[in-house]
Amino acid sequence: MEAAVSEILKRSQLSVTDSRKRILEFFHQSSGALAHADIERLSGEQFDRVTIYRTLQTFVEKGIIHSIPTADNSIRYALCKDDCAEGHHHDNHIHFVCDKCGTTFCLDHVSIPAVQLPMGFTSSQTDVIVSGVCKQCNAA
Amino acid sequence: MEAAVSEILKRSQLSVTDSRKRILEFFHQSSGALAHADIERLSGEQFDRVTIYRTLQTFVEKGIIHSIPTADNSIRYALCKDDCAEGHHHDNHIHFVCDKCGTTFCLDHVSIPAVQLPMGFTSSQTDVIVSGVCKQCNAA
DNA sequence: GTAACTGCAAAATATTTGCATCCTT
DNA sequence: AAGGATGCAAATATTTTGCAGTTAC
Repeated sequence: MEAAVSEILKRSQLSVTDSRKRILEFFHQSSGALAHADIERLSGEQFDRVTIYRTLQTFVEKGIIHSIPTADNSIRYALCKDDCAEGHHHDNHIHFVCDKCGTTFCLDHVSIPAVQLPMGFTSSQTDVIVSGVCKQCNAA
Repeated sequence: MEAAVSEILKRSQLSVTDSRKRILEFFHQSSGALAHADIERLSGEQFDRVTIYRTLQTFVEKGIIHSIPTADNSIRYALCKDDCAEGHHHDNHIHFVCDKCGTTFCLDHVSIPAVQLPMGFTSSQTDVIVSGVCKQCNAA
């Protein structure tokens, strides 16, 4: 893990720093997507808020993570797949937001349905956000 | 128009006030979704910011409008269809965000593809956000 | 007349920017 | 050593809350 995240940072030509490693590890360890607040909590207020802002922004620019649309004004981020190059996201899997526990899951194994756009429209990315109740909360 | 928006407000048991009428008209006149900032601009700073916040919140609660997930931290709202009751949204059409002009369209005539969820997951709503270039910007 | 709505002020939160210091390379 | 990254402080921006005055019904 330790080595893996360093590799990713190097590949993106970023200096390997403590905060970047930690934050990247959070994403690898998390089953779902993370918001700024989640990272603050996970890090135990170890990092400055500003550092988190800047780190997330850098990761997005480098194509390491991407932002997920949400309806509640809290941007969430998730790891990009390998085929996300800098500035080019092919993030065509589905996101599931649990109304009960608030967790955002990335459903990698669910294929995205094709969408038929009206004449004249061209698409570069499709996001699908399904809200509902997740497995854990349904069992409880 | 004037009469129509008043009707909608009455139906939702809301007092018919100036700001509510104006804001509701904006939604009816707009082809796309509106963010808080759009409404401020459209109203020419006529209303207090707070009034806009509260009006939008009230409209969402009453099922008149709904919020659309966006990746850029700016909540956008759009009119609900008739079958949106209070607290119950069946907003299963597709939203298209133009990367060029930033407009959000509601593509009513595009059907939403069914999504096959993993075992244990239940869904209450599906949002599809397609990003790309809209008809107008493609033509330009 | 009463309940509900608005506007103002202010508090609470969230985000951005500048700069000095520290760390990575 | 040099460039980049971080942390602190402060400037902005955003959202929420309380309350007094006004308006709709």
